[in-house]
Amino acid sequence: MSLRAEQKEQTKRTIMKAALTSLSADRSYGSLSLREVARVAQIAPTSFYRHFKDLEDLGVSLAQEVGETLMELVRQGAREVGPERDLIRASTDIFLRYLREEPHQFRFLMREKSGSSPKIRAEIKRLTEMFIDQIADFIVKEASRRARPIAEPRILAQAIVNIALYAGVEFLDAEPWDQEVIYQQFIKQIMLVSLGGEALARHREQKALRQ
Amino acid sequence: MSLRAEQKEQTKRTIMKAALTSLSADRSYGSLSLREVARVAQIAPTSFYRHFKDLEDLGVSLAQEVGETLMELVRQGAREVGPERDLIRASTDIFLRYLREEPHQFRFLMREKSGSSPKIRAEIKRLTEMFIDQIADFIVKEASRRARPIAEPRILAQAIVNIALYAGVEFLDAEPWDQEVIYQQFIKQIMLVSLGGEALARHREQKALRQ
DNA sequence: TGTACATCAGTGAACGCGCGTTCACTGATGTAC
DNA sequence: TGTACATCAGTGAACGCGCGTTCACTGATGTAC
Repeated sequence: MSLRAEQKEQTKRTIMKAALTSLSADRSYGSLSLREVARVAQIAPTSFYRHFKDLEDLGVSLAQEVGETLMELVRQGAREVGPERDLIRASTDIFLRYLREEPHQFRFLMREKSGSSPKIRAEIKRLTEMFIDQIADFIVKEASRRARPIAEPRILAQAIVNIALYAGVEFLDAEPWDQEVIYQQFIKQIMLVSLGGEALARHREQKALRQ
Repeated sequence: MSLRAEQKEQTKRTIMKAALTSLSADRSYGSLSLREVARVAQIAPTSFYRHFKDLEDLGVSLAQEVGETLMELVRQGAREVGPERDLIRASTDIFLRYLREEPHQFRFLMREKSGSSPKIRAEIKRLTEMFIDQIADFIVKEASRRARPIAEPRILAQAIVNIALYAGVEFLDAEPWDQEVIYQQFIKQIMLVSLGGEALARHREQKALRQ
């Protein structure tokens, strides 16, 4: 890549970072202004247009970036889950780390999930679905590894992701001294759902045997 | 109440309705303008100040209204659950009806849950917690009515409410022909979690017996 | 390597617009006697 | 009941401000020969 292109790329990253930062300070995407982003990124308002068509375009790029991060988390999960480290413990750990390292990203994800822009919403929905698929995949693998029965892995994954997202919001909103409690409740919820999955699978197995 | 006070009250309701309507058309609260609300409510912008201190004040009132509606749903639930109608079926039905009747309210609730105003967020959190408590209560009662064991009713209620809220968002965002699928998946998720609650309780009972 | 030209990321001035908020007001409703 | 006065919900004009977007530009970087 040419020097010029590299510099441009860097400015683009600066703008995206600026947007994410501004966004986190109790503002939703709809109330964000182009001029404010430019100010934080320390560029002239007009320069914005060299990188994005408009604010919505920037938002979609942000959503894509979040998607890439989530896929990275999935890869981490694949690496860390093993015979000695169970799926629930490993993935809740990874999730907690993500919340701590990228709170801006996560807040953006959750705000714009039901935010103003249909395009951004669509992108977020797409990546959430992909994420759920990956989790479902993990669940199936973990079950076969432990020789446990499993039923409706995708429904299970969906429930788990819903719970995780919601808990994430609560976690970031909470005062530091409440975060541990929220985290523990979160894990309990996940375990409850997993138990439900196993119970359903056993129930179905027995039904099948009886026939 | 005097005639004058009654008229004022009615204008106030008009403003709140206008805000909720404007809000639903793909806008978040942060991007809503006082003048826009006034326009929709068909009053002069200045008249707004006779009823609310500012937009945030209006938002808190809206959140309180949502809280009242949720408590009304709980009362409906208490009426409809009985020996012949099980808790899950009755409450998912009520929830579905709510989504259809008050989509504006529900969207407001979900957007502002992680929205820009700390005051509005606090009010929404308060009412969500109250709602979760009520659901936990129902779960305990239902379990004792059916003579089933139960463990961690509040964790269970929390998981259920989390799932319901996110399913609600998806439901309203989906095209009509996808809504039925989402609703069915939602019910499956709830059942999975409930099964998990029962499984945990049985597990604990057996453990207690063995000692 | 040196030169002449092309590209294009970033800019500053300028525009018209909708915004929140203030102010002094109007006139219907309410109250005191 | 009638009258004189008080209240106060709703208003229209006006303000200064930040906004998104356009435009013609500059000058460093890239390219062709």
